[in-house]
Amino acid sequence: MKTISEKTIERLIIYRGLLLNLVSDKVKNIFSHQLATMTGFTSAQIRRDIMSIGYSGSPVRGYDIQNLIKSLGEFIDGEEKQPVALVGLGHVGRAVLDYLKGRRPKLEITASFDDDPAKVDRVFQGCMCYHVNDLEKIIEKENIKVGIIAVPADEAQSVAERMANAGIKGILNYAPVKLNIPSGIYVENRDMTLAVEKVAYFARTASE
Amino acid sequence: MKTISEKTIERLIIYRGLLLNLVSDKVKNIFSHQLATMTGFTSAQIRRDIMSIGYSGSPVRGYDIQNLIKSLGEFIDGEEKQPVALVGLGHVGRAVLDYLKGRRPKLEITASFDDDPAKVDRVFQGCMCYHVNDLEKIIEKENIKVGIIAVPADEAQSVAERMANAGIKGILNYAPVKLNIPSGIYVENRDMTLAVEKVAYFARTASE
DNA sequence: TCATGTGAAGACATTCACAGCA
DNA sequence: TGCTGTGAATGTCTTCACATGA
Repeated sequence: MKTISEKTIERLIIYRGLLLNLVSDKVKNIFSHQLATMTGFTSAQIRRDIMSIGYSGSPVRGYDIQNLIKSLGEFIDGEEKQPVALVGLGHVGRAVLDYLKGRRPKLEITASFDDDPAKVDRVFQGCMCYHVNDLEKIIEKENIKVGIIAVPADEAQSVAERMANAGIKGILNYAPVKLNIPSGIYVENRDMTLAVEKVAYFARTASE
Repeated sequence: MKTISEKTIERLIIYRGLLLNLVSDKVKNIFSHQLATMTGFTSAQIRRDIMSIGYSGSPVRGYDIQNLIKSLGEFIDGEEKQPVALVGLGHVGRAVLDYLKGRRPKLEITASFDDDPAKVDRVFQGCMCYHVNDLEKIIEKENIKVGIIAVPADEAQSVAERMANAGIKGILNYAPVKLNIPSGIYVENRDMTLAVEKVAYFARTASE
């Protein structure tokens, strides 16, 4: 299978989420132009994206919703369930925990870490919080490959290095710093300050 | 001035954040290749980005850090301070509030909204929380153009419409839904579930 | 007729590579 | 020498437009 770009993956994830929300017994099929209206992408874009995962629709009926969800799921999630580790149980960490809880059967935050004694050894949203000292031990034991960094900026680099050493292959980083880690590990940055600055820029220049 | 792409804006914001963190009396200047090492972009990319805001460096000394920060600031922030409205004081809302607090002088969350009586009329991080019923009134009175949506998925569309009616020009949306609002309003989506799914995908496929 | 699948074109973004300069 | 600024080349992504088929 050809390599699929980050942008395409994001859109595929959006299609899946959208389709999951409109599952009903009434509508069995959907056309690319309907997905286009719902998402804001063009219909050609959507057909190409769906083509890229090897799924085919019918020119008469469009795409079978259930089958498309299934194909998207196999492509996005793979076969096996993926456990996720979350470091930092402040507001960001708790937010991620809340959002993901029960929404994606193949993805579960199975371990969280903090250094606050008030949080360690407690359970949040069904997820055990360990002391951050045990990070490598737990990640290796549970064979976790996905990590989320939700700690303050000055602790993020050290957490990232420890995750890398423990065998993590993908990191979602909410701290406002660039992580320096070995290549081969995927990093997605979601700096919240940057997001506000960006929106403020376009809010300002759009109204000029 | 030519239109500048979203991607370029994001990088400019990254440069500014990075330079703010390394301000010291020791180093007055910086070369594009140094910024390249620090950010992971290429030096050509960085020179082009800086060129695009009309700032010039010296082939001998590189870029003057203080002046570059100033130029980036004028470009990103504009002249006047921009007030921001935040709707939803759950974990995501509180996280944004914490991150932004005091970090960017030109950006301040001046009003927040919730419908929880335990939160309304209280002050969080120096920011007054109003009842969400007063959204239009406050946004118009304070002439706010930037809004952040941090409410559950099923309330996001209605909040977005009310923001649009109240004159908001840019929306940062953390709810996992596509917002349908008039064109001319900039929307940035930061779906947290999507972010985890994306990282999980690349963690999985990178290790194959 | 109307939608999919897709080659080709077009738009956009990044990198190359070098002139010019101190 | 070693940098910036930038035209040109390259690479990537998106859209156009139509052959195909029910």
